[in-house]
Amino acid sequence: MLKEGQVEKKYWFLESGFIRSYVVDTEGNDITFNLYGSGDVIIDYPLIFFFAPTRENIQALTDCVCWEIIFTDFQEMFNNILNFREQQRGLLVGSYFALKEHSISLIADQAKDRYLKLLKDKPHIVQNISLKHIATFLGITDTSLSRIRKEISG
Amino acid sequence: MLKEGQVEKKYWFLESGFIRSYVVDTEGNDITFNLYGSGDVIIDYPLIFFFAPTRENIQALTDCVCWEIIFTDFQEMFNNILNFREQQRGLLVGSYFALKEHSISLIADQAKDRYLKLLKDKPHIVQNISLKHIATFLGITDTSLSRIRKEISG
DNA sequence: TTCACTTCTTGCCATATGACAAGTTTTATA
DNA sequence: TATAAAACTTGTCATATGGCAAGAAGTGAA
Repeated sequence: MLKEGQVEKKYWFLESGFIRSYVVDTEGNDITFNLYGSGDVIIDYPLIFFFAPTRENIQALTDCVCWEIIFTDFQEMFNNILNFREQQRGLLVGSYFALKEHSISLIADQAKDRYLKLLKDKPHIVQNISLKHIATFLGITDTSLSRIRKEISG
Repeated sequence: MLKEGQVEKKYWFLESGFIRSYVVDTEGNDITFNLYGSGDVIIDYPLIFFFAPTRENIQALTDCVCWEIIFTDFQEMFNNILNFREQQRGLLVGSYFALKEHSISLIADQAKDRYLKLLKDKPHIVQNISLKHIATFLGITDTSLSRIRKEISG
């Protein structure tokens, strides 16, 4: 069980609670890179598949219940269990596509549309994570997100 | 040798010329996803590593000289040649990081800074590809890019 | 309950960028 | 060279979003 705050290891299945990953850019801005809710898998893909750590930060936003997979166990399962390997490959591909879609959305969509998309895809996350984290994930400020929410509801 | 226009296969080493990959979003916008110059490797990574095609479009922007690797050859080399495998893994990781950095830059940086960064990292590309493709890669319009260039030069 | 603290909202104004259209320059081709 | 097509620039105005600060609402602890 994780307590809210910083955590170190990086291979979990999240049973309950909320987690985010974030990066700090050269100007010191904290930017949420991904948001996770129950049922999600949190893996540093480049590290686990290609032994190249990303220096992405992981933070538990609430108390969480999650299952940790030790790296050596992961490798053994990956090498020996076909279904596990295929599942993990699928997750990695899904993760890559999500990053790509998000990147395109940052270019082509209005912030309002990105918010609506997130609301549709991950409503439980939007309802349980503070606006400032959602805002940086969407590429806007919390002020703007607050206005977008007002516009949608009103 | 490729002629300008659409091309089909997706595993090349680009010796000379310029290539871009692009996607068309739901509203029909053509968005440049990546830009390639001589020395670059153009691979549909998810496809070649995970058998999941991306439907990313590849377009030669000039006449190109490039070396095509057939999928089965790639697999054989990947499985049997350690150095090749390590090199390809490195390229994939680099590609993932670049996508990530670009995504962060879209959130945290001004368009002008993104342009300056691209100019620094890939000057030969900026000088040889039309502004409209560079603009969509940077997440702005060609009009805005033109103004940014004027501001920098003047 | 009360107090402090964080989160969220709102107002005001500034600014980056977009939309559109008209020119200008460059490039390709006959 | 002549001509058309594409690429690039520029003007005018609109709009999305940011910056900052004040206030309101929610949350947790003594």
